[in-house]
Amino acid sequence: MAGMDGVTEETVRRRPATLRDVARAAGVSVATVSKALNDQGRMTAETRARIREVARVLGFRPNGLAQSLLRNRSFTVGLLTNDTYGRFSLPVMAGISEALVDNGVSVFLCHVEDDPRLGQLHVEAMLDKRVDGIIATGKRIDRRLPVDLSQLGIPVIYAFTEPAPGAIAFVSDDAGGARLAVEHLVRLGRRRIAHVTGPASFAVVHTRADACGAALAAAGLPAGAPLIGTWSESWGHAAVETLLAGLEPPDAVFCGNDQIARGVIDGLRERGIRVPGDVAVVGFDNWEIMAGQTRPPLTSVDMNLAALGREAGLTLLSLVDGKPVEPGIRTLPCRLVVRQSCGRPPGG
Amino acid sequence: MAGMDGVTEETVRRRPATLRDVARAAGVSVATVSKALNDQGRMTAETRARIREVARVLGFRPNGLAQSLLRNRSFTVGLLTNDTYGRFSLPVMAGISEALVDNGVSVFLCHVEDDPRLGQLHVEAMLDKRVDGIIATGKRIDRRLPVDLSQLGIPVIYAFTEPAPGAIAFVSDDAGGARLAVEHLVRLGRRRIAHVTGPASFAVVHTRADACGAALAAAGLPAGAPLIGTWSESWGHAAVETLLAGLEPPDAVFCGNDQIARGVIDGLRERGIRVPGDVAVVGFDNWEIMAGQTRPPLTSVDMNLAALGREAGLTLLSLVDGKPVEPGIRTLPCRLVVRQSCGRPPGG
DNA sequence: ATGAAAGCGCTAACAT
DNA sequence: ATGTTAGCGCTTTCAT
Repeated sequence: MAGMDGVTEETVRRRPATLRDVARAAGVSVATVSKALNDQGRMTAETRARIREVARVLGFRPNGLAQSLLRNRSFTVGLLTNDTYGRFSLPVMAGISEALVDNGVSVFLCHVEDDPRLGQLHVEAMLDKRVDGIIATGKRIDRRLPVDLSQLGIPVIYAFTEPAPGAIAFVSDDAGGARLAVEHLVRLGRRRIAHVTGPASFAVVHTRADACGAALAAAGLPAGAPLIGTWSESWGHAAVETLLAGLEPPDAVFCGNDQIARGVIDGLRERGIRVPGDVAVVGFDNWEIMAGQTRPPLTSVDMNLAALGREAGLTLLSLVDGKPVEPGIRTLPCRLVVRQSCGRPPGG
Repeated sequence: MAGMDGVTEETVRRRPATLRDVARAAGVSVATVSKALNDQGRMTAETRARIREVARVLGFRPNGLAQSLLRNRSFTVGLLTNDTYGRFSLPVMAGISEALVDNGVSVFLCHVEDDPRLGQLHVEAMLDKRVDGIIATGKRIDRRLPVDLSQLGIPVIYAFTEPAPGAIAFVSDDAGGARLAVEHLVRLGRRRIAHVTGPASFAVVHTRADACGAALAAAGLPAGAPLIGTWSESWGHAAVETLLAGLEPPDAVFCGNDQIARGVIDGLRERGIRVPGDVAVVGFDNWEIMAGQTRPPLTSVDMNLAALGREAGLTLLSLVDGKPVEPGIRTLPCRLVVRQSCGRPPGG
């Protein structure tokens, strides 16, 4: 076969084959090889096929660095997070990664903790590598990352972290999630629904508590003050005492997260109160490993973080492609994952 | 000031400044700018300072793509994992990232699940981007990632996942960890020490059980057969029944992970058995959110995964720099984190 | 002490 | 139908 003399699969090279290697082996110019491989220009089908074959045999892969330099586009984005052990940011990341990998985009993961120096370091490293854009994420939506991303000259998207003013951001619809939980309990016939949640310093605590109250009011049910504590199991456990102190103890508890819910369930059980028989419990976060292992398995609000990440990733791509995107905060719906802590499980 | 006419901080450009922009503004050649900025070549200190100043004012940052193309080194590595919700791989990642960021190296995070197609896709994307090396990690040390990394032509390191034959790998010393746990219990005067652990399909189950048995034998204590189950809380809970069925119930339980330990503790409490008063319990993994929230807080074996990641990262850098590294599996020590589930807490 | 020129691997406009 | 040329932004001889 002309132009393929001595070229075999066994020809193992240390240095990866370049366009020039292919051109030489195929007896054509580099430009022709480039066109053949990129389906551009005109040439006989036979030539194109032959060049392709030579490239394949040589194991040619285009050098992305060279392509990026030329196109001014690196097919690379940065993901900044301060959530090292990733309860929240990891599902977001998974969604981003999923959305981007099919477009040939790779993601730099950067843990910045809450350290401005570390944030700066990572951002500069990414800028030097000419990332096409940056996504910022975190563990709560009312705290900024320790680094200013608003003047970088490249597109930036915020997902599950507090955005800079006028930026594009994606957050979960916490109010909607709370409504989902309460409406589920109401539908199941519960009438005295309490709310045990985390510290008042978290914006979501108020968002969810307010929505909870509103949903109860809409259903014509009484809404007591939410029980404010910490995001911990031990708080949930301790809160049970307060819950049972009143004249009319609740027949349902909507909890600010799954750990609190778990503590509540444990506390109830220790007092011989059945879940869901006597009291129904709903959690928030749908943290699989917690919600699934609770006895009984916990019905919980899922924030759809992976979907949120996917949207963020796709939107960043639009931005990179120069498409206009309206700034502002987009709120994505939650969903309720029904298990057995409220009675009437899926089959019932 | 000569050569700085019209150059001010306010000169905001969309297109990032290039070496040529700096050269023009400073009235010198690109070569001189390059040398000035890289502390190379000879020139008057005054020239060097002036060029530096111009570069600073223009906000010049060298284009890493161009540098990488030239140096054949991208200061970029890939991290492959199949542990999407990262109990194990996330601490490893944090260690890797920490070790590399100070060297100006950024990390591509690639979730490959257990999908060979996805693995291939990510690996090819990374190869095209000319990563300097790849680190493979996962959720257990006896399963391979769904993609072959042995013929890539770039350095590869395995951390907490099964390595290819003859590769370089880092794993935790599970046997040592089990020994640590048992010796701690023995030291505290416990004499009938049971072992409740996960499925026999996991290599670590045998490693830890064998080491547990050996440590008991070494202490002259009886070693019953380990109780094999699943890695779940519910299994730990269920195992309590078996534990208490014998004539001589245990005064300590070493558990294969923290979730099992938690189930065991719950089961014991429900039967009115005190922890640590009557029975001491040790977990494995030191999963903070689980071990810290157990009542009482759980003493647990920590695999030092972040340290493992750091070693893996640094070793990869050595490899990239062409330094020779002995192939083989390196085992890194575990440590015991003492809380209150065995009595005699730190202060006691 | 400084600059001109070549080249990393690739693509695209412009020949032929 | 294919090749020549220029150039992305940078570093590095080699001249001057």
